[in-house]
Amino acid sequence: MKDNIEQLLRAHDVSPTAMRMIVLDYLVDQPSALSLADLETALRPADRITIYRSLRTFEEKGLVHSIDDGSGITKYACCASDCGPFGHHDVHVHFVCRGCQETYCLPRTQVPELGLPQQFLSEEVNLVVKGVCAACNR
Amino acid sequence: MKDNIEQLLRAHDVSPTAMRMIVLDYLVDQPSALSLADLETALRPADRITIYRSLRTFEEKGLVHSIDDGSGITKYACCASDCGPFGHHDVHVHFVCRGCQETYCLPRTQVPELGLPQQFLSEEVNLVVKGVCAACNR
DNA sequence: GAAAGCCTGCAATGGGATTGCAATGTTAGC
DNA sequence: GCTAACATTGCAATCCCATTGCAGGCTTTC
Repeated sequence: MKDNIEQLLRAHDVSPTAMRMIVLDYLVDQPSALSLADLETALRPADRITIYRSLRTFEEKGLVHSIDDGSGITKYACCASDCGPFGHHDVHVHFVCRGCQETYCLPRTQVPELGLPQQFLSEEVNLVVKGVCAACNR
Repeated sequence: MKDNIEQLLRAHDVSPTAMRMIVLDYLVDQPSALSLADLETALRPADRITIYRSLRTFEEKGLVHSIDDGSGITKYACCASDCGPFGHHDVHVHFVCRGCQETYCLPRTQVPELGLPQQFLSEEVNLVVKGVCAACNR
Protein backbone atom coordinates (compact mmCIF):
# COMPACT_ATOMS: atom_id res chain seq x y z
CA MET A 1 0.00 0.00 0.00
CA LYS A 2 2.34 2.62 1.26
CA ASP A 3 4.87 1.60 -1.30
CA ASN A 4 2.87 3.40 -3.91
CA ILE A 5 2.99 6.58 -1.90
CA GLU A 6 6.68 6.28 -1.30
CA GLN A 7 7.36 5.73 -4.96
CA LEU A 8 5.16 8.61 -5.87
CA LEU A 9 7.15 10.88 -3.60
CA ARG A 10 10.46 9.68 -4.89
CA ALA A 11 9.31 9.97 -8.46
CA HIS A 12 8.69 13.63 -7.80
CA ASP A 13 11.97 14.18 -6.06
CA VAL A 14 10.54 14.53 -2.59
CA SER A 15 12.14 12.59 0.24
CA PRO A 16 9.51 10.27 1.64
CA THR A 17 9.41 11.14 5.33
CA ALA A 18 6.82 9.66 7.62
CA MET A 19 4.88 12.87 7.82
CA ARG A 20 4.79 13.41 4.10
CA MET A 21 3.63 9.90 3.46
CA ILE A 22 0.80 10.31 5.92
CA VAL A 23 -0.30 13.53 4.31
CA LEU A 24 -0.06 12.31 0.75
CA ASP A 25 -1.60 8.95 1.54
CA TYR A 26 -4.60 10.68 2.99
CA LEU A 27 -4.88 13.18 0.21
CA VAL A 28 -4.79 10.77 -2.70
CA ASP A 29 -7.90 9.03 -1.47
CA GLN A 30 -10.03 12.13 -1.25
CA PRO A 31 -12.81 12.71 -3.74
CA SER A 32 -12.75 16.43 -3.07
CA ALA A 33 -10.16 19.07 -2.30
CA LEU A 34 -9.27 19.71 1.32
CA SER A 35 -8.29 22.77 3.24
CA LEU A 36 -5.37 22.89 5.61
CA ALA A 37 -7.81 22.86 8.51
CA ASP A 38 -9.49 19.75 7.11
CA LEU A 39 -6.17 17.99 6.97
CA GLU A 40 -5.21 19.14 10.40
CA THR A 41 -8.41 17.67 11.81
CA ALA A 42 -8.16 14.44 9.88
CA LEU A 43 -4.51 13.89 10.70
CA ARG A 44 -4.57 15.01 14.28
CA PRO A 45 -2.33 15.28 16.19
CA ALA A 46 -0.01 16.08 13.30
CA ASP A 47 1.28 19.61 13.35
CA ARG A 48 -0.53 22.07 11.11
CA ILE A 49 2.61 23.86 10.02
CA THR A 50 4.27 20.66 9.04
CA ILE A 51 1.27 19.67 6.97
CA TYR A 52 1.29 23.12 5.44
CA ARG A 53 4.92 22.83 4.46
CA SER A 54 4.45 19.35 3.14
CA LEU A 55 1.72 20.63 0.88
CA ARG A 56 3.91 23.45 -0.33
CA THR A 57 6.65 21.03 -1.12
CA PHE A 58 4.21 18.78 -2.93
CA GLU A 59 2.89 21.67 -4.91
CA GLU A 60 6.37 22.79 -5.84
CA LYS A 61 7.16 19.32 -7.11
CA GLY A 62 3.93 18.94 -8.99
CA LEU A 63 2.28 16.35 -6.80
CA VAL A 64 -0.54 18.52 -5.60
CA HIS A 65 -2.21 21.67 -6.72
CA SER A 66 -3.79 24.35 -4.62
CA ILE A 67 -7.18 25.75 -5.40
CA ASP A 68 -8.68 29.06 -4.58
CA ASP A 69 -12.37 28.37 -4.95
CA GLY A 70 -13.46 31.83 -3.95
CA SER A 71 -14.11 30.93 -0.34
CA GLY A 72 -10.90 32.62 0.66
CA ILE A 73 -9.57 29.35 1.98
CA THR A 74 -6.94 27.53 -0.01
CA LYS A 75 -7.69 23.91 -0.73
CA TYR A 76 -5.45 21.16 -1.95
CA ALA A 77 -5.90 18.16 -4.19
CA CYS A 78 -3.67 15.71 -5.95
CA CYS A 79 -2.67 16.53 -9.45
CA ALA A 80 -3.58 14.46 -12.42
CA SER A 81 -0.68 12.35 -13.49
CA ASP A 82 0.44 14.68 -16.21
CA CYS A 83 1.41 17.51 -13.90
CA GLY A 84 5.13 17.83 -13.52
CA PRO A 85 7.62 19.80 -11.49
CA PHE A 86 7.82 22.47 -14.14
CA GLY A 87 4.20 23.40 -14.21
CA HIS A 88 0.73 22.12 -13.70
CA HIS A 89 -2.05 22.02 -16.15
CA ASP A 90 -2.62 25.48 -17.34
CA VAL A 91 -6.30 24.83 -17.19
CA HIS A 92 -7.98 24.09 -13.88
CA VAL A 93 -11.64 23.34 -13.51
CA HIS A 94 -13.27 23.00 -10.14
CA PHE A 95 -16.75 22.69 -8.80
CA VAL A 96 -17.87 24.13 -5.48
CA CYS A 97 -21.09 22.85 -3.96
CA ARG A 98 -23.30 25.42 -2.33
CA GLY A 99 -24.80 22.70 -0.17
CA CYS A 100 -21.93 20.76 1.33
CA GLN A 101 -19.19 23.27 0.51
CA GLU A 102 -17.07 20.56 -1.02
CA THR A 103 -14.69 21.43 -3.80
CA TYR A 104 -14.31 18.86 -6.55
CA CYS A 105 -11.75 18.77 -9.30
CA LEU A 106 -13.49 18.28 -12.60
CA PRO A 107 -11.95 16.32 -15.38
CA ARG A 108 -10.39 18.71 -17.75
CA THR A 109 -13.08 19.94 -19.99
CA GLN A 110 -12.92 21.68 -23.24
CA VAL A 111 -12.43 25.33 -22.41
CA PRO A 112 -12.78 27.40 -25.51
CA GLU A 113 -10.41 30.04 -26.67
CA LEU A 114 -11.65 33.20 -25.12
CA GLY A 115 -12.05 36.40 -27.03
CA LEU A 116 -9.38 38.35 -25.24
CA PRO A 117 -8.79 41.98 -26.10
CA GLN A 118 -6.08 42.75 -28.60
CA GLN A 119 -2.58 42.00 -27.34
CA PHE A 120 -3.74 40.19 -24.25
CA LEU A 121 -1.88 36.97 -23.72
CA SER A 122 -3.42 34.07 -21.86
CA GLU A 123 -1.17 31.79 -19.86
CA GLU A 124 -3.40 30.10 -17.36
CA VAL A 125 -7.10 29.56 -16.94
CA ASN A 126 -8.98 28.90 -13.74
CA LEU A 127 -12.60 27.98 -13.98
CA VAL A 128 -14.69 27.66 -10.84
CA VAL A 129 -18.24 26.45 -11.19
CA LYS A 130 -20.58 26.90 -8.26
CA GLY A 131 -23.77 24.99 -7.84
CA VAL A 132 -25.12 21.87 -6.24
CA CYS A 133 -23.41 18.51 -6.30
CA ALA A 134 -25.10 15.18 -6.90
CA ALA A 135 -25.25 14.25 -3.23
CA CYS A 136 -26.93 17.54 -2.28
CA ASN A 137 -29.14 17.66 -5.34
CA ARG A 138 -32.18 15.72 -4.17
CA MET B 1 -22.29 64.64 -13.23
CA LYS B 2 -23.00 63.32 -9.80
CA ASP B 3 -26.67 63.15 -10.67
CA ASN B 4 -25.96 60.00 -12.57
CA ILE B 5 -24.37 58.44 -9.56
CA GLU B 6 -27.17 59.48 -7.29
CA GLN B 7 -29.76 58.06 -9.62
CA LEU B 8 -27.82 54.89 -9.97
CA LEU B 9 -27.81 54.47 -6.23
CA ARG B 10 -31.50 55.23 -5.89
CA ALA B 11 -32.32 52.91 -8.73
CA HIS B 12 -30.72 50.13 -6.77
CA ASP B 13 -32.42 51.03 -3.55
CA VAL B 14 -29.35 52.40 -1.84
CA SER B 15 -29.59 55.74 -0.08
CA PRO B 16 -27.19 58.11 -1.77
CA THR B 17 -24.99 59.33 1.03
CA ALA B 18 -21.95 61.47 0.38
CA MET B 19 -19.55 58.66 1.11
CA ARG B 20 -21.31 56.18 -1.13
CA MET B 21 -21.42 58.63 -3.97
CA ILE B 22 -17.71 59.23 -3.67
CA VAL B 23 -16.97 55.53 -3.69
CA LEU B 24 -19.27 54.67 -6.55
CA ASP B 25 -18.27 57.69 -8.58
CA TYR B 26 -14.68 56.65 -8.37
CA LEU B 27 -15.38 53.04 -9.07
CA VAL B 28 -17.46 53.50 -12.21
CA ASP B 29 -14.58 55.21 -13.97
CA GLN B 30 -12.06 52.46 -13.38
CA PRO B 31 -10.90 50.29 -16.24
CA SER B 32 -9.88 47.53 -13.86
CA ALA B 33 -11.09 46.10 -10.59
CA LEU B 34 -9.83 47.63 -7.37
CA SER B 35 -9.00 46.23 -3.99
CA LEU B 36 -10.17 47.78 -0.77
CA ALA B 37 -6.64 49.04 -0.19
CA ASP B 38 -6.63 50.66 -3.65
CA LEU B 39 -9.81 52.50 -2.84
CA GLU B 40 -8.58 53.51 0.56
CA THR B 41 -5.51 55.07 -1.01
CA ALA B 42 -7.38 56.75 -3.81
CA LEU B 43 -10.08 58.14 -1.58
CA ARG B 44 -7.94 59.13 1.35
CA PRO B 45 -8.77 60.19 3.99
CA ALA B 46 -11.99 58.26 3.74
CA ASP B 47 -12.31 55.51 6.27
CA ARG B 48 -11.49 52.04 5.08
CA ILE B 49 -14.27 50.36 7.00
CA THR B 50 -16.81 52.73 5.60
CA ILE B 51 -15.61 52.03 2.09
CA TYR B 52 -15.74 48.36 2.86
CA ARG B 53 -19.31 48.55 4.05
CA SER B 54 -20.33 50.67 1.13
CA LEU B 55 -18.98 48.03 -1.21
CA ARG B 56 -20.84 45.33 0.64
CA THR B 57 -24.04 47.27 0.36
CA PHE B 58 -23.41 47.86 -3.32
CA GLU B 59 -22.78 44.22 -3.86
CA GLU B 60 -25.91 43.23 -2.02
CA LYS B 61 -27.92 45.53 -4.20
CA GLY B 62 -26.32 44.44 -7.41
CA LEU B 63 -24.32 47.57 -8.16
CA VAL B 64 -20.91 46.05 -7.82
CA HIS B 65 -19.45 42.60 -7.88
CA SER B 66 -16.52 41.29 -5.96
CA ILE B 67 -13.82 39.26 -7.59
CA ASP B 68 -11.47 36.78 -6.16
CA ASP B 69 -8.74 36.63 -8.76
CA GLY B 70 -6.62 34.15 -6.91
CA SER B 71 -4.37 36.73 -5.33
CA GLY B 72 -6.13 36.31 -2.04
CA ILE B 73 -7.23 39.92 -2.13
CA THR B 74 -10.83 40.69 -2.96
CA LYS B 75 -11.34 43.22 -5.71
CA TYR B 76 -14.39 45.16 -6.73
CA ALA B 77 -15.80 46.40 -9.98
CA CYS B 78 -19.06 47.81 -11.19
CA CYS B 79 -21.58 45.39 -12.56
CA ALA B 80 -22.79 45.46 -16.08
CA SER B 81 -26.18 47.08 -16.30
CA ASP B 82 -28.08 43.83 -16.28
CA CYS B 83 -27.08 42.83 -12.80
CA GLY B 84 -29.92 43.21 -10.36
CA PRO B 85 -30.57 42.91 -6.65
CA PHE B 86 -31.55 39.28 -7.04
CA GLY B 87 -28.38 38.08 -8.63
CA HIS B 88 -25.48 39.03 -10.75
CA HIS B 89 -24.45 37.57 -14.00
CA ASP B 90 -23.99 33.98 -13.43
CA VAL B 91 -20.91 34.11 -15.58
CA HIS B 92 -17.93 36.23 -14.63
CA VAL B 93 -14.81 36.43 -16.70
CA HIS B 94 -11.75 38.24 -15.46
CA PHE B 95 -8.22 38.69 -16.58
CA VAL B 96 -5.30 39.11 -14.22
CA CYS B 97 -2.07 40.50 -15.58
CA ARG B 98 1.10 38.91 -14.33
CA GLY B 99 2.98 42.10 -15.12
CA CYS B 100 0.99 44.93 -13.62
CA GLN B 101 -1.24 42.82 -11.39
CA GLU B 102 -4.32 44.58 -12.67
CA THR B 103 -7.57 42.71 -12.80
CA TYR B 104 -9.81 43.44 -15.77
CA CYS B 105 -13.39 42.45 -16.28
CA LEU B 106 -13.74 40.86 -19.67
CA PRO B 107 -16.84 41.25 -21.72
CA ARG B 108 -18.94 38.21 -21.25
CA THR B 109 -17.57 35.64 -23.55
CA GLN B 110 -18.99 32.45 -24.77
CA VAL B 111 -18.42 29.96 -22.01
CA PRO B 112 -19.43 26.53 -23.15
CA GLU B 113 -21.61 24.15 -21.26
CA LEU B 114 -19.24 22.16 -19.19
CA GLY B 115 -19.42 18.45 -18.97
CA LEU B 116 -20.44 18.24 -15.35
CA PRO B 117 -20.84 14.88 -13.69
CA GLN B 118 -24.30 13.43 -13.53
CA GLN B 119 -26.69 15.31 -11.26
CA PHE B 120 -24.36 18.21 -10.77
CA LEU B 121 -26.11 21.52 -11.15
CA SER B 122 -24.28 24.62 -12.27
CA GLU B 123 -25.46 27.96 -10.97
CA GLU B 124 -22.53 30.26 -11.38
CA VAL B 125 -19.33 30.25 -13.32
CA ASN B 126 -16.18 32.16 -12.53
CA LEU B 127 -13.44 32.18 -15.05
CA VAL B 128 -10.11 33.78 -14.23
CA VAL B 129 -7.55 34.05 -16.98
CA LYS B 130 -3.99 34.90 -16.05
CA GLY B 131 -1.48 36.23 -18.47
CA VAL B 132 -0.08 39.48 -19.75
CA CYS B 133 -2.15 42.50 -20.65
CA ALA B 134 -1.66 44.69 -23.70
CA ALA B 135 0.20 47.39 -21.80
CA CYS B 136 2.69 44.93 -20.34
CA ASN B 137 2.96 42.86 -23.49
CA ARG B 138 5.72 44.66 -25.35
C1' DG C 1 30.76 8.75 14.52
C1' DA C 2 30.74 13.46 13.42
C1' DA C 3 29.47 17.24 10.43
C1' DA C 4 26.11 19.06 7.23
C1' DG C 5 21.79 19.48 5.72
C1' DC C 6 16.91 18.51 5.79
C1' DC C 7 12.64 18.06 8.48
C1' DT C 8 9.65 19.02 12.35
C1' DG C 9 7.05 21.56 15.72
C1' DC C 10 6.30 25.40 18.74
C1' DA C 11 5.71 30.26 18.98
C1' DA C 12 5.05 34.44 16.90
C1' DT C 13 3.91 37.53 13.13
C1' DG C 14 1.44 39.54 9.26
C1' DG C 15 -2.32 41.03 6.55
C1' DG C 16 -6.82 41.25 5.05
C1' DA C 17 -11.68 40.70 6.39
C1' DT C 18 -15.04 41.51 9.71
C1' DT C 19 -17.57 43.06 13.90
C1' DG C 20 -18.91 46.06 18.27
C1' DC C 21 -20.18 50.15 19.62
C1' DA C 22 -20.72 54.92 20.30
C1' DA C 23 -21.26 59.17 17.70
C1' DT C 24 -23.21 61.37 13.96
C1' DG C 25 -26.28 62.14 10.22
C1' DT C 26 -30.76 61.44 7.91
C1' DT C 27 -35.64 60.66 7.49
C1' DA C 28 -40.41 60.71 8.69
C1' DG C 29 -44.15 61.87 11.62
C1' DC C 30 -46.30 65.19 14.17
C1' DG D 1 -39.53 73.06 13.01
C1' DC D 2 -38.80 69.54 16.38
C1' DT D 3 -38.15 65.10 17.89
C1' DA D 4 -37.99 60.17 17.80
C1' DA D 5 -36.57 56.29 15.08
C1' DC D 6 -33.54 54.57 12.04
C1' DA D 7 -29.37 54.41 8.96
C1' DT D 8 -24.58 55.47 8.33
C1' DT D 9 -19.99 56.45 9.78
C1' DG D 10 -15.50 55.90 12.02
C1' DC D 11 -12.56 54.22 15.53
C1' DA D 12 -10.86 50.29 17.96
C1' DA D 13 -10.61 45.67 18.45
C1' DT D 14 -10.98 40.98 16.92
C1' DC D 15 -10.80 36.96 13.95
C1' DC D 16 -8.94 33.84 10.83
C1' DC D 17 -5.89 31.96 7.77
C1' DA D 18 -1.31 32.08 5.74
C1' DT D 19 3.38 32.50 6.58
C1' DT D 20 7.96 32.88 8.90
C1' DG D 21 11.79 32.37 12.72
C1' DC D 22 14.14 29.47 15.19
C1' DA D 23 15.76 25.73 17.89
C1' DG D 24 15.84 20.89 18.37
C1' DG D 25 15.75 16.31 16.19
C1' DC D 26 16.54 13.19 12.45
C1' DT D 27 19.08 11.48 8.24
C1' DT D 28 22.53 11.15 5.20
C1' DT D 29 27.14 11.16 3.81
C1' DC D 30 31.83 10.82 4.22
